[in-house]
Amino acid sequence: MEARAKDNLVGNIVDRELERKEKTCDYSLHRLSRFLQPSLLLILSKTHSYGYQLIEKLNGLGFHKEAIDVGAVYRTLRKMEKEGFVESFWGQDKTKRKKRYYKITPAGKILLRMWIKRIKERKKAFEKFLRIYEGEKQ
Amino acid sequence: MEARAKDNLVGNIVDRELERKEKTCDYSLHRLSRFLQPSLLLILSKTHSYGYQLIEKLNGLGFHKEAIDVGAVYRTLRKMEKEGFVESFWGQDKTKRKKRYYKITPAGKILLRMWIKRIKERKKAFEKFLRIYEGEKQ
DNA sequence: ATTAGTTATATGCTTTAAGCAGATATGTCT
DNA sequence: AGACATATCTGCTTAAAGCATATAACTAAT
Repeated sequence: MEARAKDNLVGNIVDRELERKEKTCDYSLHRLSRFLQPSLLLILSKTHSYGYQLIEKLNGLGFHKEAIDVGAVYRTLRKMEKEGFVESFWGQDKTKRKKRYYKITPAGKILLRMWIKRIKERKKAFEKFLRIYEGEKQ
Repeated sequence: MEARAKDNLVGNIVDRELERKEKTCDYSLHRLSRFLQPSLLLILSKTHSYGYQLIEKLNGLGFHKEAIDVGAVYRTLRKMEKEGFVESFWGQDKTKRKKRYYKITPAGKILLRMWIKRIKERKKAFEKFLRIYEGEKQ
């Protein structure tokens, strides 16, 4: 139990160090690399949506609201449209102004299935990684 | 049961499509992005090792042997050395020629702990992602 | 009516990890 | 001598991310 308390203490020190490092931006570990495209596809596979709304919805998928690169969202959507994975159309919800809505295409659904395969693989790789790390600590 | 068989059929078609896409390289989903640095740190946290040997050991961490970018391994090691996360020294194992061995530093161990935190977060994000996807299929 | 704030979309520029190819050198095996 | 495996390293290109900023319309407060 003492070891546990000590471990938490070390953990806290590391946490502070982590925060400092990320603030000075010499190691941006907060990157959820190559996760934006599949996340947008997943949301769009449930319901069509527009850029700004998608940004809100990304919250539920591991993106910290304040850390989302708004430009990247729009760029990724446009790129996916160009490649035929999503389609866009102008729409309005009541009195509000026009919004560019996106919806997933059949090709987009296939791409999403590919991502699912990869994410399952990655998840397994992460689990192995964590198991090896924990194993090291006796 | 029929639905299951049909699902497998669709799965196979998608698999072939996935393979084709990855071969033509228009969508390189095989990237295990931002995983090389933590993987090298993890291996080095267990035992010191040299570049070529590390490439062998990466197999056990989700890297497909033939897909490993050898240059990237050496570059990442040099970069981490410059930043103080690993140290190198020239060594020999028996009659073989000299090898540049790397070992993890205390700073490297802290960095690894940071990665562990992030990987745990990512794992959770992946689990949520998969749950949402599966939920969609009723 | 003007100002400030929110919603909404988009572009420009820079950095970094990855991807791909190849150079170089030494040791082993036939 | 030639082929092959081991071992390290560099050059060039691309793609995603990161950061800043431009623009416009609608909304609410002063």
